[in-house]
Amino acid sequence: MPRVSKAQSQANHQAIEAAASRLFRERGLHGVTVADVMADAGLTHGGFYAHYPSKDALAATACESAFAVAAGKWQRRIDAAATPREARRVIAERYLGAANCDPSVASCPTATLAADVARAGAEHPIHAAYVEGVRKQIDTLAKLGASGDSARDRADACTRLATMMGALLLARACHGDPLADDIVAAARARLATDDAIRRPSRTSSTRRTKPKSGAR
Amino acid sequence: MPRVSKAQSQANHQAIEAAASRLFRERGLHGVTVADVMADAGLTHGGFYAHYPSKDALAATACESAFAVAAGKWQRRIDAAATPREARRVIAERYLGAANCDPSVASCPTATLAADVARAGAEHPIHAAYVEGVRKQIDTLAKLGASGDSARDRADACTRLATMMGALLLARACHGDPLADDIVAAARARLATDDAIRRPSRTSSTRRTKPKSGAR
DNA sequence: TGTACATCAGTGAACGCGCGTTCACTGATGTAC
DNA sequence: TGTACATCAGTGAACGCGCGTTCACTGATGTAC
Repeated sequence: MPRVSKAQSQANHQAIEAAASRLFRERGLHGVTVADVMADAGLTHGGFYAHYPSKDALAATACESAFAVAAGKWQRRIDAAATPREARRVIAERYLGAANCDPSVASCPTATLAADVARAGAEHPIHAAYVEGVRKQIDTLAKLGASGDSARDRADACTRLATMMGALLLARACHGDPLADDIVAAARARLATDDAIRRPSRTSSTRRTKPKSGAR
Repeated sequence: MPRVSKAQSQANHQAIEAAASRLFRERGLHGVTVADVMADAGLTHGGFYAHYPSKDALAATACESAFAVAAGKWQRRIDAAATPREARRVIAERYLGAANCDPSVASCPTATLAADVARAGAEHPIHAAYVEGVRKQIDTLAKLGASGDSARDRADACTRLATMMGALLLARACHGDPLADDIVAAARARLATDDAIRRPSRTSSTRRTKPKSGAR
C-alpha cells in the first residue's frame, strides 16, 4: 500500500527512530540491521532511505533520541524529589534498578553505546550526539550537587556518572552470576551515601551543619 | 609453505590468540573478522579452524588471555608499590592513563568487552571468561583494601572497578572533546583520595554518631 | 463539489560486497624402517 | 645413518548467507481545475 498520508509518514518516521533507539541500545550498532529497524517499525527495508540518508545517520538521530528520553526521565525524578540530593539518589537507584540490569533490555545510552561510539571514531555522526548527551547528563548531575562549589560539583558529577554506568555495564555483562548483584549493591550503596559521608569531612566546617542530610 | 614444524605451529597459535586479544578489544567482537585476526598473525584465514573450532571460541580464549595479561600488569604494580593503598592508587592512575584513553588502542578487557559480552548472552563462551576475569580483578582490588573489614573491602573494590571502567569508557567515547579530560581528571582524583578521606570518617567515631546514612 | 492526474511513501527484487565456515590441495615435517 | 612415505598445518578458492544500499514499480494521497 504505497503512498500513505503525510501524517502517517511522519508517524512512521517516529516509529523508525524509536525502534532504532531501542534496538541499537539493545544489540549495538553492528547487531542491528536496517531491515531489523524497519520491521520493528512495521515497514519494509526498502523505504528506509526516504527517511534517513544512511544507517550511520539513523544511529546519530537514534542516539539523540535515546538521550532525550533519558533526560526526560531524570527531569521527572528531579521534579518529584524533595531535595536535589534526594533526586540524585533516586536517579542512581533507578539507573541501577533490576530492569536496567537485564542485558536484553535497552537501558541508558551512556552505558550501552559507549564502546560502539568510541570505536566509531570522531568522524561518525553518532559521536557528536553522544558527547552532547553525556555533557547534559553531567550538567544535570552537577546542578544537583550540594557542595556549593560548582567545580567540585561538576567533578563529582563526572565520577558519579562513571560509577553509575560502569556498574551498570558490569552488571549487564555478568548477568546471571551473583557477582552482578554484588556490584550493583555496592554501587547503589556508595551512590546513596557518598556525599553525606565524604563532603563534610573535607570541607571541615560544614560537618556539624549537615548531620542528617543522608537520611532517607 | 604448508606443514610447518610443531614449534612453529604453536607459535602461530599464540600469535592468533595475541592478535585476537588485541583486535577484539580495539574493534569489538563484531568489528573483527577471522581473516583480520589471521592476517594480523601473519597467516591466511583458511587455517584458522585448525586452531579454534569457531570465532566464538576464539573470542573466549582471547578474553581469558587479555585478562591474564592485565592481571600480570596489576601484579607488577602491586609488587612495586610500598603499600597496598599505593598499589591501588597506581593501578587506577595507569588504568586511566593517556594511553588507555585513546580509543584506537586496546585497553582493559573489563571496559572494552563489557557491552559485547552483555549482548552475547550467558550461552556465549566468552561470558564465563569475562565473569571470571572481573571476579579476579575485584578480588585483587579487595585484597588491597585497608578497612580491615573484608566485606567492605570487597564492596569498595566493586565500586572502584565500576568507576575506573566507567570513566575509561566515557573518556574513550568522548575522545577529542575536553569533556573526556574532565571525566578522567575527576575519576583519577576521586580514586586517589577516596579511601584516605572516606575510610577514617566512617570506621571510627562518626559511624555511630551519624544516623544510618548507609542503609540498604 | 466533483473529477483527473501528478506526486511520492512504501514495496520487494536486485546489486555488490564481505562474512564465517568448508574443503581439496600442497609440500615440508616427522617417523618408520 | 639414510631413505621412503604418511601426516597435517597452512593455502586459497568456494559456499551459503546476510548486509547496506539502489531502483523500477505501485497505487493511495493530495491538488489543480
